[in-house]
Amino acid sequence: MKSTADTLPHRLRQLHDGLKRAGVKLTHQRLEVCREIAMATSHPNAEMVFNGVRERVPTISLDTVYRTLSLLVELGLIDKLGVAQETMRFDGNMVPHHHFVCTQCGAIHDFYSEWLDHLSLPDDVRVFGRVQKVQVEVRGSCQRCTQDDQS
Amino acid sequence: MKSTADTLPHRLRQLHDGLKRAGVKLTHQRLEVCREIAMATSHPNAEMVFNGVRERVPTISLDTVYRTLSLLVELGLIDKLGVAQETMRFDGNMVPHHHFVCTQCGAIHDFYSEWLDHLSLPDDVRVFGRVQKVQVEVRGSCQRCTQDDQS
DNA sequence: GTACGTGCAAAGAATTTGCAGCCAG
DNA sequence: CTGGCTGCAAATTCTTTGCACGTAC
Repeated sequence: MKSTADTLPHRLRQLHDGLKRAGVKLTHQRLEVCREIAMATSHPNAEMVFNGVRERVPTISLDTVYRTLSLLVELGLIDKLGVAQETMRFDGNMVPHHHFVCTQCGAIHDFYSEWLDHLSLPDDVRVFGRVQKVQVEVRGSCQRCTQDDQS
Repeated sequence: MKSTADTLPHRLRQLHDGLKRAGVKLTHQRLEVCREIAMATSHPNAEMVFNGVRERVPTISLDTVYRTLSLLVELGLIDKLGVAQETMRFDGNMVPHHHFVCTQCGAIHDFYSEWLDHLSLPDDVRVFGRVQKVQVEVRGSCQRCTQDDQS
């Protein structure tokens, strides 16, 4: 079920093109961070990318990795998982619900849908493990942030 | 569309009962953290809970809030948002896909479904803001963690 | 009364930032 | 060449932990 468009060369090209289009310098370090992210299937954190890249570029520093990953996220070339850059957040709502997440300010709104509560999942999900909860995460920018963008 | 079961008194009772069932002490601080979380609609972080509780219990400390929130999560009485307790993680896969997240070890697996890629959302989601992306997040415990639990 | 919780302060971990030298364009 | 980029080290921020005292049961 994996898209044929999602291959290492394709991912790499996307990243390189994106950087070039942004007009930033294509340094050795940046290209190798791109390679590492393009190869990754494990949704790595900065440290994991660092360790991977370091095998090929022993002199790279962890903060360059952080800066490059932030750059890629800013340019929309990769995604950051989770809510925002923020701190740990808690949800006291134990009734089935779903989330609208503003990727700019981190605001989260609950919404409810009987329909979405009972989604049927592809069979191959079950091989990953035991399913406890299914939630739909809608990402976008909230009213306020959308207005701020225009001004 | 909001469930009638999801009211402040109901949430509070759930939390109190849960704590009692766990056999921990119902201290003033814990009860007030519960109240704060039960009132919250904004998916607060520890600091926000702290500030709220402090108006009623000026002597409470931030680390007690952290400890209480961790306790509530451990007991399954509230949820932690995001992937795990972990660090920021990145996703280089820009092809539409969905996530299986292991809430114990933080492992994330991608899965694909044309069907889930095109979910129709309730109308009231659009009032929150502009939608950019819709992803299904399946939470559970992966093969390995499920095995470890049994042993 | 006793074990569990709390507040304080300090440690630990993740991420960001200031600065001087370096290299891609 | 030269401004943006890197590496280093220090700062910042978030969260956890050790310890002595307090309090719910």
